[in-house]
Amino acid sequence: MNPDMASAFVNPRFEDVVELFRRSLAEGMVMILVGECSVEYKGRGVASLESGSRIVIAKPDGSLLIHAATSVEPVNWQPPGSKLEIRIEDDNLVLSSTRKAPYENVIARFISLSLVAVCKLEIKPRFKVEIGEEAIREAVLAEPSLIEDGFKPISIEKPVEVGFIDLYGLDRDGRLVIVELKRVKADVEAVEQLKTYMDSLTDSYGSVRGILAAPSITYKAYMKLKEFGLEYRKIDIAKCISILTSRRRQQRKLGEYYGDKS
Amino acid sequence: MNPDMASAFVNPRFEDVVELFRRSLAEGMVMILVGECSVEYKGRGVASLESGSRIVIAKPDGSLLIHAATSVEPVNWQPPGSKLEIRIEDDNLVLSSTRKAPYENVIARFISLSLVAVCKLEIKPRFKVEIGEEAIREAVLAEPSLIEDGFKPISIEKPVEVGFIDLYGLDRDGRLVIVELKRVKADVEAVEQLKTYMDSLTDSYGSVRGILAAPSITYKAYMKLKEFGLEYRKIDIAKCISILTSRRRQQRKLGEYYGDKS
DNA sequence: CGTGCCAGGTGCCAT
DNA sequence: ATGGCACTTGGCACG
Repeated sequence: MNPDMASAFVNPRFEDVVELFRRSLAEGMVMILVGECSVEYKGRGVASLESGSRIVIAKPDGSLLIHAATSVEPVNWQPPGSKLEIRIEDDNLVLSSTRKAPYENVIARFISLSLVAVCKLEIKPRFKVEIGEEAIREAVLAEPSLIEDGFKPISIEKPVEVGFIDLYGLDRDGRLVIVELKRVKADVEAVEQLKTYMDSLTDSYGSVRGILAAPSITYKAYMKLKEFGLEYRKIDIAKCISILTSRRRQQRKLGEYYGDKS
Repeated sequence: MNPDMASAFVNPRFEDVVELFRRSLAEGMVMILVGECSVEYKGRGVASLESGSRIVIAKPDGSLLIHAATSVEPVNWQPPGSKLEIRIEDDNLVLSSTRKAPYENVIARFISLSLVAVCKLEIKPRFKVEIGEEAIREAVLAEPSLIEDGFKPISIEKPVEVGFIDLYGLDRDGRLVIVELKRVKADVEAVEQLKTYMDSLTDSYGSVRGILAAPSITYKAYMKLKEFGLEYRKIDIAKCISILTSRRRQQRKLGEYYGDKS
């Protein structure tokens, strides 16, 4: 690894940090600061943090993260596209990040720094796979019996007045089935959403079945579901994944067979 | 600043990082790693990230953050309470963070490291303020039209039998107006609170208006409000802030003029 | 501990 | 820009 892709300084002088900032951030590098700072936020809300030990990360896309010793969420932040300025003021190292529309500003005022580091992070966004609602839908389309034996999907993401139906189709008796997919535990809101879709259809169509398909469901949601005369279908995420992977393996094989390099 | 509160190494050997981890994380320090790694997540969902430049932060509360060059959100993470293990495997530095209930596991596999740093971040959770009801009240007093054109505030925090009325005054027709201020989305509870104040006054006074002033309101709260014959007034937090800041600037100017150094 | 609810939600993709 | 919606939402209060 190229040694000048990263550099770090313990207990740096503020002047050196300002200089480092000027040389690094312009080059698309990430800057990491660790020290004691207070924070002021003004914009969609107002927040003010007393001085404390924090990690500040300035990314080349303009994002600014201020993290404390605990928790996944930053105590303060600024979204991508913000403009960062850095200066020395009253013997403090001051970072000011601003974005307009909506106007937001974060000021971090360091009274001391124990560490500063800069490093180059390539931006090329590498491949990411995940299972989401979309993947579950894909699995259900590949293997409709995940919903019910004899289920025939007709369409996905069908727009109705009140939103989009995740999936709908016909059951073995030819009745219309509305399916609401959830990739996580279904709650009352999911039930109400399905109910809303049902209501917007029962006028135009006769008997319609509503199925809430999710890996699990809360007790209250299940009660409400029954109350509305709707149905619950447990979705096995592991099964979805194995369906998708075997399907993709198949696709790759076909691709290779036909000389497709994509 | 104590120099051993932070240390950093450029292009560290994996063995040294493992050793550093053993000495530091137990001491409640934060560890920051920068390098090329691939990531696998398995738990509530499944995700897999190809190798790329990333920043990994391990916090003493068990949180793990994996950040890429862009965006505020981590590309992968693990919540507080997770257990981190670190080892060398196939010439890679492997971090594995696990939590149970629900089971989740993240594995970051470094093929190279450009930087490692450890630092002590005091956990003492310092004071945090956000724009509060008080600041909103201040803004409304400075600019009563935030409530309504012609509104004249009479008093704030008026005690009634059942508590304190945030703000009351007279409308342009001289009718008494009770104002309930909320700094966040108003819920049913806020409506009920206002109703309680109203009820405690309608005996002694004739026609009284009740206004719930908040940046937003839940659907159910709005329904209940209408049911009670009360009114909703949207409060623009940004406007409040600009009123307060311009007012403070003004005050400072006056202060300077009169030689006030505060 | 599960459930409900808010967030400066963030991010993504549609119009 | 605006709106809709999912998110490993995270975090907090509460039963």
